[in-house]
Amino acid sequence: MSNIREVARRSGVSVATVSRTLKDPQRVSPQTRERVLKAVEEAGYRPNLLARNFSSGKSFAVMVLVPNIANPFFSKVIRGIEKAAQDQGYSVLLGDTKGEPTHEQFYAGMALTNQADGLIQLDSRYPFADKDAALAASVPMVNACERIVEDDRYPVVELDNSGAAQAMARHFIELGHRRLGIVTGPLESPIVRDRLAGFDEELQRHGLELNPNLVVNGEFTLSSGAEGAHKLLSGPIVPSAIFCMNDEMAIGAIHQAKKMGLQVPADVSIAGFDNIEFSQFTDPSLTTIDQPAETMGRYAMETLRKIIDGKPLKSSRTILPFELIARGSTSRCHD
Amino acid sequence: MSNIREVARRSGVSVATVSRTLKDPQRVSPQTRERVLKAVEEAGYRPNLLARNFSSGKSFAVMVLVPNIANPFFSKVIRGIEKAAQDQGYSVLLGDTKGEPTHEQFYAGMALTNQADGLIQLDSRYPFADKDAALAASVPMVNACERIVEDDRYPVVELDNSGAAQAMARHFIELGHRRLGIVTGPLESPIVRDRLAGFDEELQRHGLELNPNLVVNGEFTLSSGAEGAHKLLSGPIVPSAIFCMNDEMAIGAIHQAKKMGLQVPADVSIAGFDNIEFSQFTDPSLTTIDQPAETMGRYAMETLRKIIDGKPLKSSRTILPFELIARGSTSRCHD
DNA sequence: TTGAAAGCGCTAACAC
DNA sequence: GTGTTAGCGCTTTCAA
Repeated sequence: MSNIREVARRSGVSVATVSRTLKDPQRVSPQTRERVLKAVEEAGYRPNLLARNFSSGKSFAVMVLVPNIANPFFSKVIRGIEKAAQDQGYSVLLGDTKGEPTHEQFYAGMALTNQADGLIQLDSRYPFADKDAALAASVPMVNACERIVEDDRYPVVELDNSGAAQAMARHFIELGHRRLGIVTGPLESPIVRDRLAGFDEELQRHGLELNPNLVVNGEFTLSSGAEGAHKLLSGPIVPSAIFCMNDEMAIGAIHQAKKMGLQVPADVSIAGFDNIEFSQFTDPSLTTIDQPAETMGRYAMETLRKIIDGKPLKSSRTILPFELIARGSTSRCHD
Repeated sequence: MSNIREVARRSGVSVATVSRTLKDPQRVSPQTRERVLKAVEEAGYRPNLLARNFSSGKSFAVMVLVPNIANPFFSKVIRGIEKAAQDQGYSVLLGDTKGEPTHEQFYAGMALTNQADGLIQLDSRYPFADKDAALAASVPMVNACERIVEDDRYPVVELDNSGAAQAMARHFIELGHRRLGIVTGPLESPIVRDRLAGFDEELQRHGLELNPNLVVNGEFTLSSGAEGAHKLLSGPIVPSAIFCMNDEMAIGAIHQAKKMGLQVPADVSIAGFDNIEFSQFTDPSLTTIDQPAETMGRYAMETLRKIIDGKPLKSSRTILPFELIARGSTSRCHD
């Protein structure tokens, strides 16, 4: 591997000139530039970015903490992050945490050893270990799609989760449903609570209320959606409509409902959240809330970049709009 | 951020001793070790890995080129890569290429600027730009889940694709199917050709042959599966069974078949490939080929590591076993 | 067992 | 416009 000295030697200039030619060509004379570039070519020179980064004290990499990379919603968010990162000359380090604190701490720790200039946390936990908290205070971090529990020090890029849940409640109510079930995500998650609150709020606005027995806990997985539906549909009070807090759980729920001999939506309406691509291909296709996943990723990265560069943020909270997509899995209540 | 000099000063030893204490504690006396570790603690010192890596000339990162991160099969492969990478002290840089050469070249190029010590290519294209080929020759790379077209310089971790397709053909034949349709992946892909050949081979073994009119081209996406099924099911000869070369296309195909008023599997059997989690939750659940995705990722990373370290490989070709999972989407032919 | 010092490849301040 | 050089934080050889 040839280095900058080699190129300097070949072109008969100093290493500083080579460096300048590469970073800011305007600052060297055309003749010199040409000679240097020719030497670069001949030497097959590629700058050692490890050295450049070290020299500049930055890694130009960001660590993305994702609870579950197999979730297509997060895949889309990551795509958005990656595109924006590439535009800005950053690379993306992937940390699939499975929602486990030990993994989060491991990956978050990479920002403390200068392997990443900043963090994007897609989960709701403060990712650093307690013992690292002091050091971590100066690490640029943004939260996307979630909010870190009881910690408003970090900028957030999120959906209007409450509004989305309200819209979904309204959708059900307009279809005549009154016995509404919910399969939530993990209750530690602030956005799960937002959705729950929004849903409830809308019900109350219509003189209804959420029956606590019809709220079951899920984990954003296909199988937990199936389990949740099983609980709801075999309970003493059977809901006529079920709101699952992500599409995977909704797909699991539809599967389970059918397994129990019910028709969707004739016997029970089921809706999801996220609008992952699979949701168009279920039978029936899934009513859901569209989240602008890529945009969320992009905003998160752009926000993080500003923090890294010490630029001021217009706002520490970016709330993106949702869209309710009504498809075949919800219909008028047939009670 | 405190550095190694600060720790040296605090503990009254040289930076060399601090370095040794951290990398190989046995080589310093117990008393010194204790003092140094105490100073590390007090200073809140974390080694700057950017500097360490630069000094060692390695990034301890690998770049993973993935054609489509939203494909759950690849997510699982990446999980396997990441776990293995973590075990080996490596980090994972993500390069979502969308199958586009320009993206591949961009990300692959990062290995030429020392940002990655090696590459894992999950697609079938030689990822470097032509002009980089000379330099790239010394870049450690392994191919997983795919084989680079006409290039056997790189180790491969793959499935017994031909065997899997044979098994699927046998499955159909045993169920009495004779008019067999296929929705392939991109034909440039060697593994697609392997599967096609394997399928055909098995048919011939039973005195049958593949009707070229029943082979349509897909792109491993939900919508291309639906399109493929549409072509097949509306053609002059309608197959009684369709083999889709991944689960997403199969899910698209099932959706399309139902849309056209057909019952699956009563009117047409449909099978997939990969055994992604969604395949258990379709209606009917999907007959498919299970690929050990995480294991493939792990092996790829372990193999790459050996190349990076200059260790000999036992074999440059690792072929992993498949398993045919028969579910509800295939049944006896009802012609 | 420990310390002094060179060096990894690049950038940038400073001098000309 | 260009060159000289210090320095980024660490590892590692060489001496002691």
